[in-house]
Amino acid sequence: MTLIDQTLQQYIAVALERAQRKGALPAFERPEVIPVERPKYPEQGDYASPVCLQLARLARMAPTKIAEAVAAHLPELPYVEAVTVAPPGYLNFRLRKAWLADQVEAIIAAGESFGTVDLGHGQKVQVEFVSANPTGPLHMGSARNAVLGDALARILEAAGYAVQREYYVNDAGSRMRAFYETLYVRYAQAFGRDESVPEDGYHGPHMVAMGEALAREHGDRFLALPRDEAVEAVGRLGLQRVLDGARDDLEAIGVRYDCWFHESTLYREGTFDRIMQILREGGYLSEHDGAVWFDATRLGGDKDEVIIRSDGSPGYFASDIAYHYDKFVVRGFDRVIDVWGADHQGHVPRMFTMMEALGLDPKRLTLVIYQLVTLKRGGEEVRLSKRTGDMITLREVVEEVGADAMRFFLTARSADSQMDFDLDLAKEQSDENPVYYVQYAHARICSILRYAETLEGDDGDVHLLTHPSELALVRQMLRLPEVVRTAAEGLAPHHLAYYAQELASAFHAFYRDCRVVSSDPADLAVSKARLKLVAACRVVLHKVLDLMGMSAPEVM
RNA sequence: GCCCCAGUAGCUCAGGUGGAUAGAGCAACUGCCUUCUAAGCAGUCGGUCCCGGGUUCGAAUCCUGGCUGGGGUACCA
Repeated sequence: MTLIDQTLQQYIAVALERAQRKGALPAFERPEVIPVERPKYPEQGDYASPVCLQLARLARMAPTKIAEAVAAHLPELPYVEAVTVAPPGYLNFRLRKAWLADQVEAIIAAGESFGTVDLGHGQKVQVEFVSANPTGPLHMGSARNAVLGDALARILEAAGYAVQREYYVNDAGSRMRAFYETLYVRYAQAFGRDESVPEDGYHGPHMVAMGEALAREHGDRFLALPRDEAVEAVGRLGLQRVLDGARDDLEAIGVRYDCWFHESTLYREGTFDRIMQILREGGYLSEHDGAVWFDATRLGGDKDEVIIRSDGSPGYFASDIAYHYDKFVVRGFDRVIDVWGADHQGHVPRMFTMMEALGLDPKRLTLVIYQLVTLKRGGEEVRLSKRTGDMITLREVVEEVGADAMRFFLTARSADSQMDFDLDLAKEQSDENPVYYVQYAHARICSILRYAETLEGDDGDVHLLTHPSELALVRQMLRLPEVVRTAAEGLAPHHLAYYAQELASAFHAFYRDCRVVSSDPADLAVSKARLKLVAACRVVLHKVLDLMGMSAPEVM
């Protein structure tokens, strides 16, 4: 399905060219992009272009005069009923009612594929998100990451990309060793051994619980091993346990991964050696202060970065370079999107210098940075969890407010905006909650369709749909592809949440104005037409809910 | 100090890359259920778009200087 605004852009461009050729407009350089927008007020039509306002200076003519000239030279537009010129110089386009009605059947025919646009042309894109250190349960910060990342993945799929979802498991660094060490200590303590958690270890209560759990499940057999081996064995079990927990938590909010990529494989499979060779050959490495440095400043970076620490171990940035080499060169992704919390934004510049050092186009990498979430309850900030004595976990919040509410609220805010997530608002005020508002529209539709089963038959004539509320609903439904495009281009899923509410609102207004199933046999034809409209609306609502990873309940 | 994000209605936030009259939800107030789901609908109230200056036909949007909040600025990740 072609996007109407894109078609209008082309038509206006043609009209400009024609008008100039015929002398209706003076010669001037035509703009590369013609702005086409959705006007605010219905009387202004379905689409509008302010392009003539911009051209006023170039053409040295009054904007309205330019608009009249353009309007006079527009090609025949199959689905446009009227083109009008409105002061101070807008071109307003109103869609033909019969064409709008036809779209009801087009949407039903498109089904699940309605709302998809071909922006990506099948390009391979990877969305890597969450990737929290596997040292404990996922907390609320990761929840925003998960919801954002998964929504991006869904949107990009709808926008024609071949998407892969990936979780990067940091199982190689010093943090992992601290985790292994701590877990072994807690395990040994469960048997009364005199061990103490290292200074840089994990002191939270969840480690105690995990140590005890491992002790229960596996007995004391690891205590007989040499300590190094025991730490390794217990640590591995703990890592698996944490990853299983993360997988479960993420699935609870509808997030599934295609790949769990372990950092350690970069060192096992020679990727790290390969990038070191490339960097050395490129002359990007230098040695001083006992460490090996990446000279990022030479590529415009803000500061140099340590690659190999003075103790001989590779730093986190070394892994990052090898990891992205693997993504682009080994696995061949055309484009990679990493979703990071604002607490990592300081590392953005070095990622681009890294791309250059590897000889890769930096434009292929996008870092989506989201601002941190503060959790509130009744206006009061909550920091600590009662259960873990630590950060509030993702699991706790899902259990309290539900997966749909969590996904909706976290999707509904722009990633740039530091947001408050109020638990009481998400849960207790469920009656007046936008989450249910949208889902309720879907349930209402299902209810109508159930009720109308007796007079089903797909011989409804959509051209009987002429009521303003019917056409307003169709207009809203037709916006979905544009919204998907906007969200995909801007990597901004929050547009979906706003659109979903507007679509639901248009449906509820239709429901108020137009009785679908009538008891009067004389209305049968209209009823059948409206049933088609309702069925089409269901398709669109279902799609937008799905893009947000939310369920579309049939009964509420 | 320097870098990134934000500041829009009482609250939470939208305002695709400068355009028409500033938007939604919640909160407050008025009405509407004997017919398909009232978790709904219609309406009212509510604005110094943080504050200066600049750019131009035109600024919530762009530039600049401040102020406020958040996050960075490690041989942690």
